[in-house]
Amino acid sequence: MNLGELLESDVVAAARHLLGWELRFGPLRARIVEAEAYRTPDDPACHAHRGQTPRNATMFGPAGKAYVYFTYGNHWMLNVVAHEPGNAAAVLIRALEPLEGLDEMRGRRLKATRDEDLLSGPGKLCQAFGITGELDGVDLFDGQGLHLVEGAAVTDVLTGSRIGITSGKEWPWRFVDAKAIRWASRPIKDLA
DNA sequence: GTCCGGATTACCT
DNA sequence: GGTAATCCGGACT
Repeated sequence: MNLGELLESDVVAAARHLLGWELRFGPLRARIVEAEAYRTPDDPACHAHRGQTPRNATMFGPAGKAYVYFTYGNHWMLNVVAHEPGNAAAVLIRALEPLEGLDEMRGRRLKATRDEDLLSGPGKLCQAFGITGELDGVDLFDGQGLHLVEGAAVTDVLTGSRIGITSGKEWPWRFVDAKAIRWASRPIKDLA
């Protein structure tokens, strides 16, 4: 099954297979090294668990769109919408390996002292790419603007519990490229 | 209208 | 490893 089919049917498998894909935005290019799955109706950590609101409406739409939201008063987060319209689910992009456009990323991430600090977190990568709520709902597979391009498949994947949530920790829906842990957002102590 | 908490980050020890 | 910062969305009175 290709990624498009996985996105429509199985957000957990889709999160796993999104590793290795490239995120592009103008001159910026970076490789997905960490992602997490969220879904309804059985996942209490999913924003859409308590139903549709204006904020999470994009997650209830068709797969393949960007769901971008604001949290903690400072940070934007980028997700890839999954499952069929009405069944809310999404893959949170948590970390990227920078490939091109490093200078532009550094220009937006003035607090980053090392290249490992550029994209190693969901809020950081949105800041480095200049992703804000204006991009909520854009098509990530149309080859223009902010979009995804298939890269070399990742074969060595670490799995663990999701970060920063209070319920739903028992599901190992966090995925990290084992050969790129240098770029991941957190240590991998519970990953196997 | 008010209150609480958050899919985080940055900075300090 | 711990915690302050920061402010919007959602739930509730």
